[in-house]
Amino acid sequence: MTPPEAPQVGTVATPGAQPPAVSSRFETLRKRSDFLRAARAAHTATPGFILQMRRHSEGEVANPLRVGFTCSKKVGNAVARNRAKRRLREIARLVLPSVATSAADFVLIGRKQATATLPFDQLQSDLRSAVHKLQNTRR
RNA sequence: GCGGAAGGCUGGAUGGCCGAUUGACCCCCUGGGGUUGGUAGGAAAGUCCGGACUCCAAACAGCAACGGUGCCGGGUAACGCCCGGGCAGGGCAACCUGACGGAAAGCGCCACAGAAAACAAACCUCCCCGGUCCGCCGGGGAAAGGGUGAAAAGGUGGGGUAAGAGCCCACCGCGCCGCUGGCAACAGGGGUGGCAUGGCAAGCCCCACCGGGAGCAAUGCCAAAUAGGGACCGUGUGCCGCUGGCAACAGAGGCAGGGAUGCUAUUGCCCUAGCAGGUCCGGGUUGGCAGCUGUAGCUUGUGUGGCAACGCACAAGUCAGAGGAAUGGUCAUCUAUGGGGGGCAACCCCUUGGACAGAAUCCGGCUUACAGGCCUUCCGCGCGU
Repeated sequence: MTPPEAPQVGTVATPGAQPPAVSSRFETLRKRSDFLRAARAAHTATPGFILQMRRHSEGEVANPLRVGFTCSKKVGNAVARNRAKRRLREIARLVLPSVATSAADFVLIGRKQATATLPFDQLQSDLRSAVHKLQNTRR
């Protein structure tokens, strides 16, 4: 009952061409190639998740903020994967639009146990600091 | 009250804030916004059976091969499922369990032990006769007893005998033939045979019945871009009445209109080549739409037939449809459970913290997982009356 492939990813927003300043929506990564490119870019780890960020090249995509989620089978069974994915999706929705300053793809990767059990406040602050860290790093 | 058997239900609740997806309606209209309604499970799981549906093949047939099923009757769209019954085994009982057709069609196997494991045979033994150096030896009869084994060629008792033996008899078992009850599996009882038929078919096999293959990543359609491949066609419309036919339609005829490309060939006809056109087929890429959720329906209620599974009738409701995959995140209060403390008790306080598990085309089953709670019926024992 595993949907398509090993990397399990959820989607949050509907694809749209809304201006980023007024819309809290963001596009979801759907293509495997986007995930592979993000995996080669800068990344940082926190207790609850791993964050990858890849800045867009000029005019690459219309939407400046795109997010993907990965919860592989290492996270657990289908119930555990879904729960981890939902919490990641929620912190991304709450945090990313306010802290992401440049056009980039973000990929959040769930971790076994921790993603589903850590306090929600801690996950949000961890994401905030992780984004700052990656954005201040010269790549 | 204790112990047990069978069946069923449930599987956290409420609220605040912030979301996702989808149906309907409205508004601006590539696309979005608003209002309102819906939004996981009993197993959604394993993917083990049975179907619906789609495509492929083809006479949807038969045969062969292969696979499956296997007491009887019923239920069902169907099943390897369910219900009822029979038989066998287990349990004091409620009840549970069952690959439960065929071993006088054939082949094969039956370890170890044992003399012998399937044309029976004779280790110890029993009996008779003869011999004897009294230890036993030779010839013959027997298969009861001992011993081995999962199993030793009917069992028990009596008669009989040298000792024995279905050799004879009674009962039991078994085979065969009637009878009675039952739709049947089967059961009961009668007669008869002196006993012939060891077990294994989750060994081959035989018999009966069932099965064409692949699967929603099926399949159909649209758009864009790419490629420009193969095959075929290339005069033919309308009206009118006639004939045949139930009809669709077919046949011959009449009238009217239109058309019969270009080149080569002297012309006509035929053939060939090229161009425009039409039809069909084929390869692969991306995105989208359909399939997609409402029916062999399902759920609830009532009535009715049936022991039951289930059927029939009526009424009401309609209950997830995603697509890197929505059905949620978070906080608070309550609550189930476990632990600790206080109190005679009801109870109170602190703490812990929620079983198995997440739809992917849809149904019917089976199997497996599951914290805790609740209900019904039945059995045994104990106590009271």
